[in-house]
Amino acid sequence: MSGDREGAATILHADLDAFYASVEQRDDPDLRGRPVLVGGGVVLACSYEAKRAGVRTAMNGRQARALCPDAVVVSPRMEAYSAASKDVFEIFRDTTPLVEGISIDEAFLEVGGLARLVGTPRDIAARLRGRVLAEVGLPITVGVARTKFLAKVASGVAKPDGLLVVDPDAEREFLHPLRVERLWGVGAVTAAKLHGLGIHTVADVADLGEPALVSLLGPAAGHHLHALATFSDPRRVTPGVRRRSIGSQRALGNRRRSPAELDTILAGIVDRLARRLRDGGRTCRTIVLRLRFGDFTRVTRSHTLRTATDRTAPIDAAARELLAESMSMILDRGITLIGLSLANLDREGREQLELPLDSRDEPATALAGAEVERSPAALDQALDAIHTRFGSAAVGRATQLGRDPGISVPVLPEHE
DNA sequence: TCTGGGGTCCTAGGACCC
DNA sequence: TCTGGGGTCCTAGGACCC
Repeated sequence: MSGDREGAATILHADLDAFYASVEQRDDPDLRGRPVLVGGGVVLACSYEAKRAGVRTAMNGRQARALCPDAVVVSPRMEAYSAASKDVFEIFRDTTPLVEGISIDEAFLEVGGLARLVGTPRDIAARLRGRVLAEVGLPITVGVARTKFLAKVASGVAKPDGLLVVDPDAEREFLHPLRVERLWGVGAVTAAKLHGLGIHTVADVADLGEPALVSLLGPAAGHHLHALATFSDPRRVTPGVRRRSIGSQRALGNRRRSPAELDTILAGIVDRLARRLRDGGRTCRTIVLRLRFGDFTRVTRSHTLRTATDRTAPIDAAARELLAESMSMILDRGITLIGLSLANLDREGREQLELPLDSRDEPATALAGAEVERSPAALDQALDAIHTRFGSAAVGRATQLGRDPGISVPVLPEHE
């Protein structure tokens, strides 16, 4: 039994049901009680009426309409979903300050500290569900458990419009009979590998043991799965997790596209992303070009800038360069999707870039040789020299080594 | 099953450093 | 000079999630 495990069930996983489709049904009474598909080409979301007919998220639209001929197809209204999400998250944060958003329609809430003031976690979850329905008009399912993973599995099992508390004493009976697909991180590929070994339930995974899982799936995935199957999930609810990357992409269909046309599309994507970057007060250093071809193969090409930026021009230049490098593949295979991601995000503004003076480190030697003073211009020049001589990796190293005693120079943000 | 758009994390190799 | 362990950064690809 699991009764000796520490801690109480104080983590809530709150998950809006069929989110986009529920917003559509809320805003248009004609859609209530009917199967609704959001998105025509591919199903972005579908109501539970459509799910009962076998429709699934990410299913191709033609197939979905064949399964569910009565379905009403509506175009996505992202602004409405963002607004609804914001309203729901306000209720989350009004419930507890410890809210960790996972996506537009999902969050973890830690309510352990609230118990004496406002009741048990079950009471808090029930009240939360009531408020979201009354104040925003949307159904929401809540799972309550001792760990994040169990809370998430609980909400998945309780869907739709449900509430399920997993008592710490009943964790094994709850989790072990479930199929491996319920484990966070088990998708089609991993499930197929596990099924190949006759592993179908979470109990089977726990029985297999960590070494076997690691040799089958690699160290990270193996350890992760073993931990989940054996109830070890020490992750706390941490509010305010920062984005690691932002991206945008466009499917192009099968039509042939000229290089000039691609250039224009890419420029539009760069413009949108750079604006989002500035709006969020972030900078990026790595630009990743994503391409998908007529045969559905995919590639990525990336470039890391010498210094972080939020300006359109350097991002655009890097993106164009990556596209130019990929042009022969595009002409060979035909392009069906183009996308760009900005990664290595950081906060914009007056960063402290610390640089070492260790003479055994070559980039640092170059820095010392450049007689860096405490001025942004001199630093810029030195970094330029490092970049030319040693490449972008050396710049990253020089920055990283700066944790050792060295010099510290304020870097002024670049302006448009 | 002929396929959206937004993300996260992991792996692996080359280059380099202590 | 050689050898080795440990670690980071960059790049490319892959699995997974909503």
